[in-house]
Parts: sequence; C-alpha cells; structure tokens
Amino acid sequence: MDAAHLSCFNAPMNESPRGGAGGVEAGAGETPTFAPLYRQIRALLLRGLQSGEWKPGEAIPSETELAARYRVSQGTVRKAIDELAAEHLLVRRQGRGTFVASHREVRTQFRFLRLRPDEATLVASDAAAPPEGGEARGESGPGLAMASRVLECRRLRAPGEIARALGLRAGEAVVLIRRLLETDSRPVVLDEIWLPGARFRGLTVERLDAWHGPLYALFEAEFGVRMIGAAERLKAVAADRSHARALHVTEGGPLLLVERVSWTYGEHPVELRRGYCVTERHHYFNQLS
Amino acid sequence: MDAAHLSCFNAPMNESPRGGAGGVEAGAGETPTFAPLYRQIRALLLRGLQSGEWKPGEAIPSETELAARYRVSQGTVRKAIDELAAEHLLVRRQGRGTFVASHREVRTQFRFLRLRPDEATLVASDAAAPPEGGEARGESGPGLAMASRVLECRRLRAPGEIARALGLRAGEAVVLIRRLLETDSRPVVLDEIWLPGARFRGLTVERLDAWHGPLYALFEAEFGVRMIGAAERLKAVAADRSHARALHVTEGGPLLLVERVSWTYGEHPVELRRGYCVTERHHYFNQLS
DNA sequence: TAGTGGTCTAGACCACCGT
DNA sequence: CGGTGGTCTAGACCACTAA
Repeated sequence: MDAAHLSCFNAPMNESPRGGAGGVEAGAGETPTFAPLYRQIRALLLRGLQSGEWKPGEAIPSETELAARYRVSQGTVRKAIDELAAEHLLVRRQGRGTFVASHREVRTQFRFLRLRPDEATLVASDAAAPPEGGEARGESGPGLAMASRVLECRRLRAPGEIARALGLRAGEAVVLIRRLLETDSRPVVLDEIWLPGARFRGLTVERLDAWHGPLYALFEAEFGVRMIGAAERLKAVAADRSHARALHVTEGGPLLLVERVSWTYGEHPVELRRGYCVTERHHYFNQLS
Repeated sequence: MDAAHLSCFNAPMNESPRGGAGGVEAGAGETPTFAPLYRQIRALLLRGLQSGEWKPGEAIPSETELAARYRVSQGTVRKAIDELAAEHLLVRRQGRGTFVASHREVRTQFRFLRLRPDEATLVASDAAAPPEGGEARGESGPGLAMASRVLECRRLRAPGEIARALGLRAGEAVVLIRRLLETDSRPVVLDEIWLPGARFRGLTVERLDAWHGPLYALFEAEFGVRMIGAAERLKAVAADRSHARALHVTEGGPLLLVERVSWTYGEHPVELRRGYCVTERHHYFNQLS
C-alpha cells in the first residue's frame, strides 16, 4: 500500500491541475474509470480491509498517517473514512482511533437480526447513536439473544438454485446448516443456511456447537469471511408437516419466511439463508427513513 | 430566520474561543443542551422545513447565502445539509441547488413501498446511485405501481390502542381509510390506515378517488404533512373470513401483516397503518447494510 | 502529556446547469 | 455566462483517551 497506487499527480492542489469536482482516472480497469480523490482513497482502504491487512476489531492507521502515506490532505482521507463508517465497515472512536468493524461487537451484532419479541417498543429511536455506554452488557439491547440448536451441518453438491444465488457452478461443494433458534426453550426460527464450500472448509457441527455468539462472528473469526450486507425477501407461508413438527405449530399455520442473500466485500454473495419464523410472540422489525 | 437565533458568538474562529470538537450551548431548552455549530445550523434548517418556509419540491437558499445568513462558513452549512440529505429530507442537485424532498418525485416514492413482485431481482444494487436518467418514466422502477381502490373513508373517535400509537387522547377524532391495492385486477393488499383527524380535515373518499399517485404525495400536497420516517413490524397471520373475502384467498391461509407507524418532523407520529398482504406472487423487500 | 478523531474556517478550483 | 453544488487543501483549535 503506497502512494504509487494513486493514479493521479499528488502535488498540492494549487500547483497541480487536479482538484475540483471531477476526479482522476481510476487505476487498473475499474468500472467507473473516473472518480474523485477521496473515492480512490476509499478504494485503497477497502482493498486493505478485503486483503486482511487490517483485521476486524483492529485499528487502522490514523488519519494523519494515512494522509501522509497517500500524499493527500487529512480532509480527503477523512471523507473516505466517513463513507466507510457510514456503511458500517469502519467504526470511529474519538480519542482512540478508527477500527475495523466486527460482528463480535455488541454494537453491530443486531443489524442482521431483525426478529424481536413483541414487548419491544414500536417507536424506535435507534437512528440517533445510543449514549455509548452499555457496551459490555451481554445480551440486552433491541434484539434478544436466542439459543441456537444445530440440527445438522453437512457438505453436498449445490443444487442449481442454490448455486445461482451464491454465484457458483451447479454441483460445486456447499455447506448446509440447519438449526433451530429458541427462547425459553420454545422454538422460534428454523434456519436453513447455505455456504460456499470453498470458503468454509472445516465447518462442522462440533465447531458450531462449541461457538457461543453470533454466527457471523464465527464466520469472521474462523473463516475470514466478514458479512457486510444482505438483501432479504419476506413472505407469509403455510407450515408444512416438517416445519410444524420442528417448530411446534399446527400444519398449515402461518409462518414468516425470510430469504436472505448476504455478501462480503465487493458485493460477492457468500450466504443463502431461509428462515421460517413463528411470529406469535415475535415480529420482524424494520425502520424506514 | 436570522443569525440572532444562533446561540453562539459568530466571529471567525481565530478570533473567538468557539471552535473545536465540542460545540456551544443549544438554544431554548433543547434536550442535548450542547451541540456543534453544524448541528445548530441543521436545527435551523429543520425549523424552516417544518414551518413550511421552504415547501417540498422547492429550492432552499444556496450554501453561500445560508452561510452569510447564519454567519458561519460554507463548510459548516455544507455539513448540516449533508446530514439532512442523508436522511432524505433534502436533495442536492449539482449545478441547480438544494431542494426540499418530495413524495411526488419518483426518486423517493418507493422508499416506503417495500412490496415487490417476485420477478424483481434479489441481488439489489440500489446502494449505488442509479445513473440518474430515468426520472421521467412514470411507473417502472423497483416497486410496481398498484391500483388503489378505496373501500371507505370515515371519521370516528380513536380507540385507545390507536390513540396511543398516534399520541392522541382516547376519543379524539381520527380518520379511518380502508383500501385495496391490486395488480392485474388481483387484490394484493388490504390496508387499514388511521390518521389524526385534526391534521386531515376534509379528507374524503372523493378526494382520495380523485388523486392519482402515492398517498403520501397527497398528504404532503393537500394537508402539508410530509412523512419522513416509519417503523414497521411484520408478522405472518392467518386470514380471517373478511380478509379472505376481500383478498380472494382461502380462510386460514397465510397473510403478511405489516404494521407501520410513520412520522413527520420531530418524530411526531401521524399515521398508523395495518396492511394485510397476499405474498403468493409478491414479497416484502429489505436491504441490510 | 501525546496522540486521536471532531469541528471550523478560508480559499481555491472544478463540473454542472440554465440562460 | 454566472451561479450552484462538489472537491481539495491547509491550518487552527478542541474533546476525548490512554499511558
């Protein structure tokens, strides 16, 4: 990671024809072929994150140091970091530094868990940052920590439909996890999780059982796969016999089906998940703005 | 709106003890009692929006003019506007100016309509701004324009539960709208919409029938109520007899229930909505990031 | 006390837009 | 062409954090 990667002339603006609203040619055949400086810095930071140069939970270099390294002003680095922080890829902490976001932190761990008990208040003031204090409390917060019981975890060849969603060729190896989430030993969610086999070698039932905490934290810590985004589709469906038995509901009763494709850096899909949820005492929460 | 509203000493920073990370005392008993300058500017802009000084679709003064008016630098105004633009309250248009967001624009009109036909692609590249061209096309885009058939619109006294959600006293006047959304003359959503009577005087079936376009655009244009956010709860429920008849589904079959509380400026709730959706050919879409 | 992110300013130049 | 937002810089000072 060096200033040489920057595809522009990096003298101070007053002496160069660079500045302004436009930008400069992007390096190495990127799609836009033209981007402002701070987006190039952003791309460099992104590369560092993707390559594992800075790992989840670790601090990246200070703004001053990055500015010196890339030969740009601190303000430009700042704007690049601002964007990555807005996307929850980085977390800024005043006085301490800027850190790579991690699913092991309580802060972010509920962004991907939208199922909540009905007692939670409807009017959410999540938008504003919370008072930044309850970081150590283990399991309160908006979502509830549900107990996970892994039913199976096996490797098989990807059916066409799964392969398509994960960007694999049909027949490539995938991992299938089936698990049950429960509260008060009442089953709430039946999950079916598909992962590309290549990235998740060595993922077994034992490994899953030994892990206490969010699944994505395991993926990040053990397999270097950090989930950064997902798209979900929700439907109401009727429970079939197997669902009914696993979830202790009547056959034909209503279930909330949540289909999710989640991705890592570069919008590369790495998980397909189907969750069948009992919504008698829980609901899926969403905030529009 | 005048510089006098600013609760701080507005000389250039080098001559004043203001600058820095902290901020200055907020005016008139606000909650935080302390906020950086750009947040005060933000609050002033917000006040202008809320008071109707600048109406949806109109341009607000230029950054330069606002900077002069409030006696701060353009960068500070800029940061305030950045936040409001990120919350979709303002829309920046290079070369033209900054405009008050409006539900009449196609751009924003699908942010509150999450139900989509199943044919829509799952992997969404919504995150990046679209190539900014198809602004005039009427009804393509991610969501589909469903035909609305108003079943009833009447005024009544708010039941306790409704009053609580809308921040009213039980028994205050509310408007109840019931409507059916359909595609290809197939019913898809049965909506039940509760509004505070005081803000929506003169809302009738005729008024609704005469309006072609999003409901929120009507609210904004005719009643000066601009929706800026909402919280939703989703559940899977079994269709009762009346739902079954209205939606042409079998009694007991699965329906997606979407409960929504939406609010205007100041997070003041102004709508409670319950939608029962048939998800045979449609799904609720959500993007996590 | 030294280092970090956070705020604010001032000024330059640019791309875009309507006229 | 003049005005608007968009980018970039340089430098100052502040609040917060850890040693």
